[in-house]
Amino acid sequence: MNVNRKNNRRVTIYDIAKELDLAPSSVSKALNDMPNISDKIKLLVKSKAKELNYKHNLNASNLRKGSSSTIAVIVPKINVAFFSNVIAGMEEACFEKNHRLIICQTDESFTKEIQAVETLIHQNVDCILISLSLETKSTEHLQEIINNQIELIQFDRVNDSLDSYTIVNENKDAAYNAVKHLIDQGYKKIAFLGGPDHLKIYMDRKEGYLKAIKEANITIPYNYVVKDVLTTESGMSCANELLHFHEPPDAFFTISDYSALGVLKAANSLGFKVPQEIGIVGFSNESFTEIITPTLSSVDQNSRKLGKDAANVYFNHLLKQKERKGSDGKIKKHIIKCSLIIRDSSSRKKSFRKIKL
Amino acid sequence: MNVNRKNNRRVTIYDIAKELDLAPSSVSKALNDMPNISDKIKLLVKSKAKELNYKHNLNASNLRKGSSSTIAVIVPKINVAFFSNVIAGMEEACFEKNHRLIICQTDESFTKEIQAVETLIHQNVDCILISLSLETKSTEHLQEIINNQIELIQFDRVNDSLDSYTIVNENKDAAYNAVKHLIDQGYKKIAFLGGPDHLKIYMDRKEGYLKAIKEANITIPYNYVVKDVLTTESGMSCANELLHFHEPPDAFFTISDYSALGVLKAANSLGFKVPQEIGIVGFSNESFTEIITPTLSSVDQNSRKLGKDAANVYFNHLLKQKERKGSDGKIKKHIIKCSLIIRDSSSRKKSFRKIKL
DNA sequence: ACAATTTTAGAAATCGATTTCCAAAAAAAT
DNA sequence: ATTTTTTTGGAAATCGATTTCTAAAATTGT
Repeated sequence: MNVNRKNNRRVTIYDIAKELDLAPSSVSKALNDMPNISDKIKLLVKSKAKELNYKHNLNASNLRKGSSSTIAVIVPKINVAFFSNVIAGMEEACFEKNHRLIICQTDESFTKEIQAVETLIHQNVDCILISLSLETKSTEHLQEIINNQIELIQFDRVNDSLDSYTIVNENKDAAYNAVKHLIDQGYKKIAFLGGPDHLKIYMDRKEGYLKAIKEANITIPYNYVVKDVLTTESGMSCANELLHFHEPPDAFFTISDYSALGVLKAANSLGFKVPQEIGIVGFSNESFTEIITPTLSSVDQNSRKLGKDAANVYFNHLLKQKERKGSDGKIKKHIIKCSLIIRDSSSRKKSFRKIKL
Repeated sequence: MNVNRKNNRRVTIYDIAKELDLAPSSVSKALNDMPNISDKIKLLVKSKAKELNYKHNLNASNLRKGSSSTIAVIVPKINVAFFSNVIAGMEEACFEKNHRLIICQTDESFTKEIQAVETLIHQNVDCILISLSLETKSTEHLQEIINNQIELIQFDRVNDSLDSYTIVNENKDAAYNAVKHLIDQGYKKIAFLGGPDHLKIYMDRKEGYLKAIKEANITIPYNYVVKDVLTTESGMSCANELLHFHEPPDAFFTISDYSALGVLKAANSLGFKVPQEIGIVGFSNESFTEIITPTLSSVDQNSRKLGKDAANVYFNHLLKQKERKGSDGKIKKHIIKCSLIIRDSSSRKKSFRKIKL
């Protein structure tokens, strides 16, 4: 019936040892290619292992070795393109390093985030990668991760007050370049639809926007700079309001493609032509941006690379550091470049189409 | 420095036992609320555990108990809306049941699928949920899962030759209803862009299409039924070809929204008006379908519910069965209903807009 | 007050792999 | 041929929690 077990148990190194009349320790050494075992026995053991369909028990191994070969990621929503791409990149890195990846989602809830952290600490994961929920303003739960000697790596939505590794996009530069591009295209009254103030990435994008505006010597009405606009709905209502203003904007830079889509809808419904009368640049390069009409200019965050690099911060820096027991001397902050993808929604002058920065 | 450890080790039940002058076994029982320990000691142990910041070691526990409270999911691509929604649903179920979810992606590669299965067996996961890669045609690796007494649940892209739990959409009915809708809208020459023949879900959709065609007494040219059209590119070139045919179709039903998008692009570039001259219905209700112009009619697969239900098959049926050691008497095949979302791309007669089926 | 029963806590074995330390065997050097 | 060195394999302890079995303590009943 079942060829894999003896007495319905998994095959262990003891079974192999018994069959070959060896000691379990020798079997372990042979399977792990350790130095002080002869090649003859290694071959013998390995072929017998295959014959008996032996499966290495990671729980036993991890218990003995004191690590779990498992890292975890906590994201607000798995099914948002940016995060699912990030996760795809992390999975790729884990696969290459033969580690397991556990995922948790917080649904933007602070309470769920705390629970996820608790569970993962019990789970003995070696490293937690996290992008904070919108509700998260305190960091005791993150400190708890560190206190339990689990490596903490924050990405994208990070809290800078904590001494942890962080991986974020070059948000300020990206925003600066996006706005500069709008200016180059002849737009002069550029509005900014931003995010919540407590998350650094959104503040950085705002700074980039302001820098470009300042550099171009443009004066912007106070109400052109709006915060907490993250969804299509809020983007639409916000654009609607601004476009009814006595001095309406002629361009929008938004920190999300969803809010950019809202702007586009509002512009359409009010009869403004995009890009002739209104220019729009979004953020994240969601997959819908090149499908809609007009296609939407956006900042690509290299999300898959960001995810892979984030996981590799653990593998390359922290893991090695742990082994060497060396002290902390590595770069703590990692930056991922963005690419501005210029499409129809901001191309008033028909010229080039795609610039890397 | 670090309040959580003694000698830089994690706090164990032995530490608690020593501090309270108890036996480790009693500590374990207290922490697990087992019956034969007094409430007084339970309280004592629990408060001491909190005081020392004790963290349960799951590797040790799992090794002893032989299970891991962890289930795994293998998908072709994490960053495809359908799969990321499925995973979101699974994560939700796992969170409710206090289980961990490990994810692996195969990138549609058979080799990576086999490796993922291997790793997960080693990892001692309790259950593997899998949606097969496009390359997967044999099932020995799935049999291996069963042989190792790990529960196997297939979803969406399933192989029926195996005796496992499966969760799929009502694909045949959904396709039937979609095509019937096209017929109701007055389309008569309906083409079908399908998937590979070895995956049942695609064959089911084809059957639903054929059933509707047959029922309406329509004759279809042989080349209207195409297989292996899964991407935007192939959808576009395929539609291009068919629309140049001496007797071109007036509608397309596709098994993917991406290929439907390709059809739309081809129709646009050839000057066909959608939906007046060409009707289109896609499959999966990807998020871009309601953003593009015209909006794309599609079959919604209830992906998040599918994921949650799939995980709950394990929790409700298998887990309980295991505990009772009862025999196998449960429903093996689960069906998730689809909803036809009627949008502009197939609405020639302006009537109703959304039907549930 | 004593016997019978039930509660409660502890000792020790166990899960399966790893690792340290040791001894036997083989190879090399004298 | 004998000593020294190097290789190689084994015995036993270990990782931390669980569980079975046993014995002591507490409760109940007579």
